[in-house]
Amino acid sequence: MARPREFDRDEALDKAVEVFWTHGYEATTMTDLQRALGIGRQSLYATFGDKPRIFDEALRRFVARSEEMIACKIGPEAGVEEVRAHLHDAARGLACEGVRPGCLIMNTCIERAPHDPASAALVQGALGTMRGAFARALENSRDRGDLPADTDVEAVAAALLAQNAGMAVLARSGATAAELIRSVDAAMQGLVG
Amino acid sequence: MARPREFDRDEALDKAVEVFWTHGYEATTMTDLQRALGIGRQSLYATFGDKPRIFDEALRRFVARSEEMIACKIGPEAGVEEVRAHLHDAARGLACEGVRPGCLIMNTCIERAPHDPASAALVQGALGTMRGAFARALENSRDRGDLPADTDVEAVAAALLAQNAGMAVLARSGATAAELIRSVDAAMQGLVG
DNA sequence: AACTTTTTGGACGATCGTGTCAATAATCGC
DNA sequence: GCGATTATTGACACGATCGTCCAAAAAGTT
Repeated sequence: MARPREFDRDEALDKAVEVFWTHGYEATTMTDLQRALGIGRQSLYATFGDKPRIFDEALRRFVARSEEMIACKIGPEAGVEEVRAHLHDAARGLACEGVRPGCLIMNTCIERAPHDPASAALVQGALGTMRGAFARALENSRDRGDLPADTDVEAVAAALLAQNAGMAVLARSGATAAELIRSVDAAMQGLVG
Repeated sequence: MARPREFDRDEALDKAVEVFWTHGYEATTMTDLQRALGIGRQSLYATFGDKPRIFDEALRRFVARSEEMIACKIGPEAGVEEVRAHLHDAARGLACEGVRPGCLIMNTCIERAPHDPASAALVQGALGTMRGAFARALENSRDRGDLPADTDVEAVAAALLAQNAGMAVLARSGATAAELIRSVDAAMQGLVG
């Protein structure tokens, strides 16, 4: 019936995620996106809309990927060890040898959330999911007797979420994976023994 | 010998800090600064230079203030209780009822540090000072027997720094002071019992 | 093969932000 | 009071970015 698109929409969106992740929202221009996606200007606007729309969709995609990954690494039966493993992975992924360090969700918390309710809602949801996964894992460990019975799992989960978010900040300013992992181990030792 | 300035340079710089703190670097225009400082365009350029220079000076000022505040709250003889008190203050200051939430240093880590070596050096210095203050306080407490003798103070200090940075992220996305304080208590509980 | 629909690429006007210039005003030393 | 020097003020030119428009090309349908 008509000519099909020459590029893959999802692949293009992944490239947009990379651009926003690396340069932030404000510093990214439509021309940057156009170049990174390797498509024409009209195709960009016709397919994704203007900058706020592209960003919204890119952020949604990133959040979905993150939640999926969390659900995979911290399953329904997971305990503190899975949380520790996740934080180790996070430390490595956030440092990432200087290329696109940090995490788009945390970047968005800082740069965009205070000025864009839609972004704020998305990142709040993502953070809630993470905290929920941590809390459930802590609860599992507590029920198994691996944690003190009076552990405030919600509070500890919030502390671990802050730890995760903080690593994203530090990674963005040049912290190495080794430093972050060391801090994770210290935090976990204090929080869960 | 010449016409004196009609505004106070330091006060103007404080206003610039507020603007960058609230809106970030990229989203702030020279016209925004001009309006917020209440001075003419030429006065702005003549006094502070272009945007990178204004930001650099504003960030320097903020860092100096922060380090001063840290040194005041966590003195040479401070222990874990002073660290806890500082983190409680930080939680309250970071949440700050929705106005200019977060911390310019952490914001800069995320938005500017990866693309501006000068900013990166400034925030790395500030983070190092904070970590150092935490580490010294932990060391004091360890020497007094309030912490286990085998405590890795550097690692725990790094974890507390991440906690502090993480709170800045969460506050920026709408977390309340109460939530942050609860996570601080959870994080500290593991350290002192 | 002709037609329809959609993508594509380039180009355009409009808007915004930046950095600078001339002109005016105000203070100090003589 | 007068000149020198610096701050202030408004306006300007330049560049970048945005969002749109148009013609050409390509794929699928009949």
